[in-house]
Amino acid sequence: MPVAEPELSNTAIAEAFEELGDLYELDGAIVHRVLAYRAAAKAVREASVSVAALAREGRAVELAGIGRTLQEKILTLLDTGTIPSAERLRAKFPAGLIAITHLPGLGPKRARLLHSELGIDSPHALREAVLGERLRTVRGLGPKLEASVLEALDAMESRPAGRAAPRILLARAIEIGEALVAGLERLGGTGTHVQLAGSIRRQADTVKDIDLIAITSRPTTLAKSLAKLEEIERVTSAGKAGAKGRTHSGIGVDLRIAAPEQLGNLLQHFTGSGAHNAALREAAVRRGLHVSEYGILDDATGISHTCRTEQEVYRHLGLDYIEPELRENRGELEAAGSGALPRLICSEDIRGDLHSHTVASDGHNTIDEMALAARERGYDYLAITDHSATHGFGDAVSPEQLRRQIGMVRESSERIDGFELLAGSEVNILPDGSLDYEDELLEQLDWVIASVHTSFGMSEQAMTERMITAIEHPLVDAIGHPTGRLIERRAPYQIDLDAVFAAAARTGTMLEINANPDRRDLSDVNARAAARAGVLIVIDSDAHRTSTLQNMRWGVATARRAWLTKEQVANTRSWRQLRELRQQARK
DNA sequence: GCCGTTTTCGGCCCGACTGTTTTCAGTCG
Repeated sequence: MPVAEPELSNTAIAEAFEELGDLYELDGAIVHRVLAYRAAAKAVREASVSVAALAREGRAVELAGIGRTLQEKILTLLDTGTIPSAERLRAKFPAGLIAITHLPGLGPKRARLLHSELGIDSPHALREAVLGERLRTVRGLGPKLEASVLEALDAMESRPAGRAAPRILLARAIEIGEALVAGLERLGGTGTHVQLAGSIRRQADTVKDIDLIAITSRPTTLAKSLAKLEEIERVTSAGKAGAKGRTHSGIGVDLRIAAPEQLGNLLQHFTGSGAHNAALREAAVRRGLHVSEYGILDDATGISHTCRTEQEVYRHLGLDYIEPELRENRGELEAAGSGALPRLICSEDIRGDLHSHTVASDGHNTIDEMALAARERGYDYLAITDHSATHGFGDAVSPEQLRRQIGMVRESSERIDGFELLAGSEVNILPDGSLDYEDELLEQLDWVIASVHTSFGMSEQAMTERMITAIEHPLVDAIGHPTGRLIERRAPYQIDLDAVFAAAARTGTMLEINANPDRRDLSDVNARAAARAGVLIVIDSDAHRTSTLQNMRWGVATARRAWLTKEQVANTRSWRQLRELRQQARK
């Protein structure tokens, strides 16, 4: 059976739509058309299945934001490698002009003005014009714009590869954010309460800036105290409504001070996401309600209703309360309107951790130390899963060593009261899909995770076959960090996740959400798709020392963003229940 | 360009800030 030609990735299709949106914007198209392209790009990027394949079946229109026109454009892109309207617009606007529209303070209108009035066609030409004080010769532009454009150009060029502004990992952002909250509450005095909003509150993978919402009896004092915090490099504005600034690490900070009776409105607004809020407001308008950060205006009465809590905001709109992690415009509004929101898993549901390392491979603590720390966290069990025979970083565990390790784990488990230690391994999946211990040895283990650690650059087809071979191995319980991504650093390897999910569901092999804050792999979108396909998810810390057992929280956060319930996650069960599931799967 | 308790046309979230303007356009979140 011939395998289909490799088609364009979702990322490539999304980028084509982003570019088309930018080009249409430059061309002066109505904003809604531009927004439609950007919404479509988001939908394609977040789709957990191949959009190219969907389009081939005529099913891309099932994605929210993709209609017949865009489906046709996808097919044209697949068949010819390009989209005619993009070709036409590229001929009209030089590529450098798009880069200019991405500079802060400049947008499509000004970029077009610069092009038509001054012939500017690139960031370089723009710099020349600024230095020659030529921007101020154009009606509507002035010296202050020249100064801010120069600053933006400098900032852009000082960044490596001239790419987008840096985003930081959630774990780091929360660390800074919590320090800011503590500092502000200390300086704000009694009656001051500060909380994190924005993408931190939604527990997104990465964060661009830190949003803080406060209530206080002394607003001006609180706003001024932002500048006194040691994390803050500079404050650009401060008044009774709040303050703006940035940290020494270059992260923007936005502090907003709310009247208690409007706290719900403000918190809802600044938690976002932008897409969630836009969709929420659009739906509200159809009911004659206008939502803003200050209240909900009713067309019928002319009265604006303020809310002390977010629960009240959603209730007033006829919706169930939506947890922050779900606010991404991925179907949560429809679900909240029909009582169909899931009851999300929470950290307290986790009974044990099934992926951890010790000094036997690249970990930093002993079996006993890891076990005691896990028991301290309230777990009932911990699997010790050191790397396998071919790990290749100088810390491989030979078959003989693993046999000894199994004995040590059993002894430890005997010694430690009220806690179960499981003998396991994180086994390498070799390029052909086979494992690097003999079955006879694997059979002696309580728990086997199989992961890819080498040969990331295989073709999609080869990688998919490799993974499915491992999934079908009767002694493999779970697949570790299934896509190999490192957030902001390494893209996932090419793999057909649809096929992987189908195989995992069929065999009962679990898929991991690896909770390492650099990984969070499976991602929210992929974990949701896996669970929908009937795959049982396991959330693991992948701890390499006692302190990183607490990474579990990032995995739970990803699971919540994936709409997962307690039932869809394996390690919310007792080890006895889990062992039964495992034995069924091995049959 | 999408989409439907305004359903195949005509709408499409809301407000703040900035800089350049005598009342507002452009940009941003």
